[in-house]
Amino acid sequence: MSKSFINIKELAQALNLSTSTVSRAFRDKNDINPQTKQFILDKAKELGYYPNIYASNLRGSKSRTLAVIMPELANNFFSLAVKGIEKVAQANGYHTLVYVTDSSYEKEVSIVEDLFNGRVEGIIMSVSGEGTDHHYINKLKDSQIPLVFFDRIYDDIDVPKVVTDDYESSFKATEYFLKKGLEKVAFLVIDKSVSIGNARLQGYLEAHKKCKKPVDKNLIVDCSNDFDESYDAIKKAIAMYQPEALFASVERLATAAYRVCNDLKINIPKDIKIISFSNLSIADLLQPSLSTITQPAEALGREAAKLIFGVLNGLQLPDKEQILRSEIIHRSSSKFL
Amino acid sequence: MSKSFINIKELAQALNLSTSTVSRAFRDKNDINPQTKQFILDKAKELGYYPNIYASNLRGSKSRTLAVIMPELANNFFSLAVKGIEKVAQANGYHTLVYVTDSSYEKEVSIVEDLFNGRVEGIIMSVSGEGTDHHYINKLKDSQIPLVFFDRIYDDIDVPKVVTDDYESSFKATEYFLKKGLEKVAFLVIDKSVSIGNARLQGYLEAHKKCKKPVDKNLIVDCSNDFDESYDAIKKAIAMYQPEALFASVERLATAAYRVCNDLKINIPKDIKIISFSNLSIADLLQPSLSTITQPAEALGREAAKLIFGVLNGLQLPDKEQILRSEIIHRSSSKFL
DNA sequence: CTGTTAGCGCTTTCAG
DNA sequence: CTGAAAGCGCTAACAG
Repeated sequence: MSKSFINIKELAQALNLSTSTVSRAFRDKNDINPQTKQFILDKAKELGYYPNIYASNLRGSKSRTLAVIMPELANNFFSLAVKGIEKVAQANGYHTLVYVTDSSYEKEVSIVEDLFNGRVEGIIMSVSGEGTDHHYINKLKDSQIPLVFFDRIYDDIDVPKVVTDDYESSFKATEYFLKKGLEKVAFLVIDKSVSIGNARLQGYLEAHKKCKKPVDKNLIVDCSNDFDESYDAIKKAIAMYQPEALFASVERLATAAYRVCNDLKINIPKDIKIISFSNLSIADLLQPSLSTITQPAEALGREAAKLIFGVLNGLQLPDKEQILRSEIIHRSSSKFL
Repeated sequence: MSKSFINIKELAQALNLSTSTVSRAFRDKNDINPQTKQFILDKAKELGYYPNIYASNLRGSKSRTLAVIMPELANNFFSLAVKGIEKVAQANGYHTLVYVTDSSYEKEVSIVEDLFNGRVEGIIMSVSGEGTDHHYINKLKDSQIPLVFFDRIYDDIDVPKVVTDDYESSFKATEYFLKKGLEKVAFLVIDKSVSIGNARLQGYLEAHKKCKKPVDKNLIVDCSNDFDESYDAIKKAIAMYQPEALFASVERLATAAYRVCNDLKINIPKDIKIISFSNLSIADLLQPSLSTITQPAEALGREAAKLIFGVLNGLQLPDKEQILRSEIIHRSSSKFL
């Protein structure tokens, strides 16, 4: 097979010019005669010349590439976030690399370490939340590669963060039930130790404190990313403690709860009320329509990307969290009849 | 600011070795003393040395990077497909770049042209379907960069393709309604000219032919990616032609149809039946539960990635489409009472 | 405005 | 098994 593309030298030769002149034609400075430039560009097009990106990255150490690392991709929240990131990246002429950790600490570490080599100019990350040794991230910081957290963060790492008002939304959603007089509001959670799991739990607890209602630890239901496990945990909790409402800290726990209720012929919202953090665009079409706390996922992604570009452009960023507001929408599932 | 990472020369110096020896330590050949190798690796870790990827790509022209280009990302189908691709890529030590075209031909062209420079070793693409000049893709072929289409393809481009059995599923779904005696089955479509839109339409038409039922052109309803436009088109079609069933060629048209029916107090499935291509994991929780033709989206992504790796490993691929089967699941929305 | 030249950091013959 | 040296393709002083 022949070589696929010609290089700058061959193009220069074909034009009877030096490589530096040719090189200049591809940059936006006025250090080249416009006519020469056009001449070069035309010939380049004709011969199919494209500057080798690795050579120029090696020279200038600009890869125009961002990395997004996240626990999962195929869900409403993360796919929207990536959409937002990719859009901003593309608008800035940047490329977007995606990495899925499957919530595995080991994968997270190895992915991050694989980025120490200059492949990317910046990293946008939503953490797995597993593992407590965040040393590998500090190494990143040393390396001058800007890092931004979104949604799921490590509190002990001092980088720009974009999050939503998890605590407040959680507080409000819980308070809504308590103020209506419910005594047994269950909280469905996957990982209390992860930033968002914890923030949402705190909101739930604080609402109880404010409303002077005791918290029954049994009503804090530990679930997992596995559907069957979550299904069983919810089913058991309902059978044993008869909660009057379920507050799902992530979408998939709400849908698992719906299935439990369907199977147990429990009527939502008559017998049990449900509200959930969720980015489901068709929450209104569920039976019954699902009340949601909806995070501005795409905006979260956009803002995270903008923060990276801020750093890359040398702006001094405030090192505190940027907080976007979620929207609470009460539909049928949380109705009091 | 100091330089972030040391390079091979500095590491070699620190070790009192040559750069070539150091370089060898990072490759898997037995041309280096195992002890020396370990010695180097240890020191590298200590000093935080990571081989500069652009330098080695420049030398070896292997970027270990794949690109995925698709019309959108934030939906059930594409996020699953990307998940499948990224998983295979990661397993092979490859990186995954994502690009969203927003179904824009211009973006598609400019993204593809931006990949002629050796940034990626392979491209996996689901096309926008707009524009008829596919010259830019042929240039890609010339360039030795392997290309694989998935789901939405250009028929006139001769590359490996992974698709689902759109025609057959569409035929079956339509036939199901016709055999039950329905006369007016509407087909909701976004772009009849795109590969999948067309294949699905053909299945719909062919089913009519086989069942010896005439096709009413008015029942082929042109919708768009815009919710409001689709909503109006569906509403109008229902008002004017009273279809007995709606067959949505993509998920978002089914949910738009649900909303129309909700607003018009049309009962599904009593007054009108619905089936849709959809990767919604909670189709069973809708009101009423949605009958779906579900594509194996993640497998589609996985297979597309495997094809790329096949090409990269020098395998000779059959240049015809690989077809995966979709699953038709009848739930309440298509029930005959 | 254009050409010459010296590397960017790494890999790979080729000698030894 | 290790080192010396050339060069991947491009860019940016520097000189003219």
